[in-house]
Amino acid sequence: MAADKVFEALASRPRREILAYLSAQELTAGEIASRFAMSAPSISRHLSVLEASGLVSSERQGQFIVYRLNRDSLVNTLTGFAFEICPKAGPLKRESRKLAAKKQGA
Amino acid sequence: MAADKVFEALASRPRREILAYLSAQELTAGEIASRFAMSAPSISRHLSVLEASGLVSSERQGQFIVYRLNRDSLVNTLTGFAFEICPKAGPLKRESRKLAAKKQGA
DNA sequence: TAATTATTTAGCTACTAAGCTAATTAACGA
DNA sequence: TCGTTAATTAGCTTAGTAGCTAAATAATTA
Repeated sequence: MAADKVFEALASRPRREILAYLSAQELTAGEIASRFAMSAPSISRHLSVLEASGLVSSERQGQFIVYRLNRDSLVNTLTGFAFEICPKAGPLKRESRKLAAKKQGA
Repeated sequence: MAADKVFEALASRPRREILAYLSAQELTAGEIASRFAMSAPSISRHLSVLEASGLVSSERQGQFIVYRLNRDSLVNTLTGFAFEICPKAGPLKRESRKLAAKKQGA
């Protein structure tokens, strides 16, 4: 099952942060590594886990390797799971601020 | 961060299956264990991980302990993350069958 | 109170993952 | 070709997790 690898990939804060960085723009391995207090080899391993899960892809551009987010993989896995678990919930929506405030008060 | 524990909890197939069972109805620990080819203590540990993440809650009812799904926790964490990663994606929707079929053909 | 059922906790082994440094591969530029 | 930069792979240590069986706790029933 593909979901297995995706959820495993998501179970790491550094990897989720990498995805967040890549959600803004494509980045080289080095640009990603420079955003973390972690060795380049460690980031490289995280990137390979993300790539094996299908959440990111990479392309060599000369000396560099550029990583990009595969949004569809992520969205499909998360919504697929959410629908499995919350059959009656309908499309996922961010909770409105009004409603959230109401709950806080209650 | 709460998302840490949630994603860690989701990174296990048996735990995701437990959530799927609980999405249909409340179940006792024993009822859950009986659905798996795994010892009761192992299931008990999975349940405690799920509970620590906030995805399920439990209540003792006499001799039994009943577990139920906390849908809000799950939906809020997943959508929160999806919005963080896919700022332009808008509310998550299941891909329509038509569109999926089209992609298959292409 | 003693026995039974439901569940968890303790203690163990085996495996996997995360991080590091050192070494290797790949591409570029003088 | 040689040196430099970018990135990965190898090898290691440490820590965490999953599963098991056996033992303990909690509540019910005879």
